[in-house]
Amino acid sequence: MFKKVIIAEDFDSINLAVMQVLSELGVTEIHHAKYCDDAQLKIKKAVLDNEPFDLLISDLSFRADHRKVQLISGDDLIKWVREVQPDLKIIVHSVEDKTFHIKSLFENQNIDGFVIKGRRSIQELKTAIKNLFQTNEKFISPEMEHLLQDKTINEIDNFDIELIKQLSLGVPQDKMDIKFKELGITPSSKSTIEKRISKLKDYFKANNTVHLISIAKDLGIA
Amino acid sequence: MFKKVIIAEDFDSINLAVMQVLSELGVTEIHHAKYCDDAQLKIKKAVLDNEPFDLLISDLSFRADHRKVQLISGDDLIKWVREVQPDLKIIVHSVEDKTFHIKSLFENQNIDGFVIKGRRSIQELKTAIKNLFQTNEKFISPEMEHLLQDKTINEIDNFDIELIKQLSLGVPQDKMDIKFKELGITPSSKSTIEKRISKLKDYFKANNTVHLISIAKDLGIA
DNA sequence: ATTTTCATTACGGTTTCCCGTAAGGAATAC
DNA sequence: GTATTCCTTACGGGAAACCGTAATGAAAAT
Repeated sequence: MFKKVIIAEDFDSINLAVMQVLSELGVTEIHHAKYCDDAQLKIKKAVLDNEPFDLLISDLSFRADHRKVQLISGDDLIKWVREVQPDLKIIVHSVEDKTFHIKSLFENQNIDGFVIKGRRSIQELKTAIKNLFQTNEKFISPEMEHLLQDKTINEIDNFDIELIKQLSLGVPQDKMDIKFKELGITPSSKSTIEKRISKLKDYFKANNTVHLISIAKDLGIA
Repeated sequence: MFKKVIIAEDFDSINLAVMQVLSELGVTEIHHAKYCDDAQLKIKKAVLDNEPFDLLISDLSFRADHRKVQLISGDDLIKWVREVQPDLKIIVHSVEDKTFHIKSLFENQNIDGFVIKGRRSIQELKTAIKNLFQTNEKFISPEMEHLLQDKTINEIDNFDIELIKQLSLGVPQDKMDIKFKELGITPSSKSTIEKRISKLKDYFKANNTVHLISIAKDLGIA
């Protein structure tokens, strides 16, 4: 079994439960952090000490509070991990159910598992860890598996996402060309932007731009 | 201490932690349900058996799955409880941080406490339960307290909310008068609707309607 | 080298949205 | 009973968004 594991999770109750799972599986050295920054510190130190972690179990969203932090989300943490310790196994444990987001984690960050917080997460977590250790097999919660088949996500690219994001921040379509030039994004003509928005409206069956942004927000884009 | 307590919570890990808290506090009869419908059933039976629950600790959002359910959210459950057992003490335990929502629970459903899921929820839950039992005092997570001071919420009414909702569903401003007439909402003139939207944009410092809906979605209105 | 394809850009006409001004009407104040 | 206030409604000009068509240019195919 994995020897040295770290949990990044802000909810104390879930932290407790996950530690219990690890302990039952026979993990001997269990660390945990309630902030991504703390997890970062521990992972960094472990690497320097030549006693790196074998597995990271990380949440994605961390509630912001009084404390100033560098890494505000699990995504930030994972991205950083991939730079300093690319071979660290990572299982994401989150409530996140946005296809777009999960898919990107597997494809861009090469995570090793995704367990959705829910009615069976304890059991699923156990399975995920065991399978990963024994056969190096990636795990995804059964409930989520079918979502990855969804093709919607493949057909909208970073340009579209940036567009949606800027719209949702209040940049009017009319001024979007200027904004995009500022951001150094091409193409940036009014015409292209108009066409893309129109394409997105088709895609998401939105009646108008307001509707589009509402849908995009529900999907977790923006 | 409370004798008979029920937990409505879908995450198994949190369920576990809350049960542990109750047990430490000396609660003798602890029940739990992963679906609102199950909680409803148990509460109903307890009332009929003349052995009603003393306290309900309920989550707000329950993940939808294969199972068909009547009550889809904690809000539904609480609303129902207030009809059949108005004196049941209720502590809400949720990640919800939308002022609007929490405020409405205290004002309209007369809940007895709100503990936000977070880094200190176990401790807060203990305090909430103890205080409630000993002094009948309402509890709200310190982190959330200041939010209730926020006046924003008081100044937007049901008309505004319906307006935002319809906009986010894709009804164009121009056709909103027709929609409102259909829904039997007055006033309904184009002009008034225009003015209200404009007021809302002022209020939320939105550049345009798209921006407004984006903000409203973030606040959990709509 | 030429053609085809495709993405980008440009532009004009129409609709929708935005904003100020003002008229009508009901409730409250004087 | 008249005045004041506040909400609702109406309208008109200007801005933004929408939609179709077409020109431009670069990459790919032949």
